[in-house]
Amino acid sequence: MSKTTYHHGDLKNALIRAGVEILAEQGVSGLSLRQVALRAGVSHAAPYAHFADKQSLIAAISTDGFLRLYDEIKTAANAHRTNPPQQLLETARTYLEFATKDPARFKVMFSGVLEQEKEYPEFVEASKKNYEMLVEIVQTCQAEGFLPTGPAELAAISIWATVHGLAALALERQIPHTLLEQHSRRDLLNHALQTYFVKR
Amino acid sequence: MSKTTYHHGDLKNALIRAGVEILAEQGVSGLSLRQVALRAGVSHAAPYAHFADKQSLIAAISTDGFLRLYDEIKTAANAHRTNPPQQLLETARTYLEFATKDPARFKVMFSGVLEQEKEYPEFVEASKKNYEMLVEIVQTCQAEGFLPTGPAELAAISIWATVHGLAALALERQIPHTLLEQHSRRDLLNHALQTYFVKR
DNA sequence: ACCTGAACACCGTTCAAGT
DNA sequence: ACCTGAACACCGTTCAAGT
Repeated sequence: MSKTTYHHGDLKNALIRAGVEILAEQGVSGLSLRQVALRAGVSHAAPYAHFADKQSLIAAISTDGFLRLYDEIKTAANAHRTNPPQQLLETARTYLEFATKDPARFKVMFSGVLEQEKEYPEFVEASKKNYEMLVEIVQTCQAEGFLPTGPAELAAISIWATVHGLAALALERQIPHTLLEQHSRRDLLNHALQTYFVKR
Repeated sequence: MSKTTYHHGDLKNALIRAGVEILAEQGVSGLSLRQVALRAGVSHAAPYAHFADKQSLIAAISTDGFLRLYDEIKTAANAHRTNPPQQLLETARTYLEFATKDPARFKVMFSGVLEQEKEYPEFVEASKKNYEMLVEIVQTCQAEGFLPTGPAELAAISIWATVHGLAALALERQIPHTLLEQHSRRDLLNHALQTYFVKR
C-alpha cells in the first residue's frame, strides 16, 4: 500500500473493460462515460486523462472487440484447415455467434464511430485484420476449386456482406419468426452460403 | 387567424417530419426530442402529448421510413415487370440507394427500437410489407427458372441479408477503399447477387 | 384535448486545483 | 502525469397549471 498514489496503473484498460461489461449488462443506451468511470472506481472526469472524448472510448472498445473477434475466428479457421468449405462455414458461424453472444458490443463496433478512417487508425487496422483473413480463406477455397475463380476481394465482400447482414437482421429482430421457428440461425447461414460454392 | 388555439392541427406528423430533417442534417446524434420540438415550434414537453417517449417517436420515424422505402421499391419493381432478374437487381439497388441517400435515417430504422415485436405493431407491419414484396419477386424468378427452386422465404432472407449487409458495411465505411476505387457500390451489388441466379 | 414552464435526474465536457 | 470537484450546457421525463 505504498507506491500507487492513485487508483490503478492501467486505468485506460480498466475503462475499456468497464465499458464492455456495461454493454453486456445494460445495452448500448446504458453506456455513459460517467457510469464507466464509476464502475472503474474513479471520478467522472478521470477518463479524459486517457480518452479525448466518448467517441474515443467507443473506438477503443470497438478495436478491442475486433481483436477478440479476430482471435475467435482464427481459432475456428485453424480447427478446419483440412476442409476449406467447412473452414469458411465455421468462421462465418463464429462471426454470427460473436454478434448474438454480445449484441450491444457488436452494435457499437458497427456504428457510432464516424470518420474513423482518419481519426482512429488502430480501429481501422483491427478491422482490416479480419477482412484479410477472410480473403485468405476465400483464396484457399478458390485454389481447391470450391469457389469460382475471380478476384478474391470481390467474393470476400459478397460473403462478408451476407454473413454480416444475417447478423444485423437477426439482432434487429427483422427475420420473421415463422422462419426462425423452422430454421436455426445456423441453418439460415448455411443455406445462404451454399449459393457461393461451386456445384459439382 | 381564429380557430387553431395552438400551433398545428397535426403536430404528430410535424414532429416526425422535423425528426427526419434533423437526421438528414445532423445525423443520429443530433436527434433529440427537445430539438425536434423546437423545430416544430412547440415547447419541449409538447411531444409527450403524442408520443409516450423518445423511443416511440423513433418508432414512428422508422415506420414512416419503411413505408417510403416500400413505395420506392414498388416503383422500381413495377418498372421491370417483364424481366424478373433485372427486377430483383433494380429493387436491391433501390434499397442500397435508400440507405446511402439518407444514412442516419437508415441507421435509425435498423437500430434503437428494442422489443418492437410487442411495442410497435405498425413498425413490424411496415417492415413486413417490404419482406413480403421481396418474397413475391423471388417467387416470380423461381417460376421462370432464374432462381433455384425451394422455399422462397429462405432465398429471400439470404438475398435480403446480402443487400442489407452491403448497405450496412458501406455506411460504416468497412468496405476497403481499394475495392471502392475499382468498383462502384452498384457493381459490388450486382456481383454479389449474380451468385444467386441459375447459371445457363 | 393540447400545450407551457418549472423542476429533477442524468449526461458530456471543461477547467482550476490538488498530489 | 494522473486524478478530483465544481461548473456549464444539454438532455429525457414528469407534473401542475393554463386554454
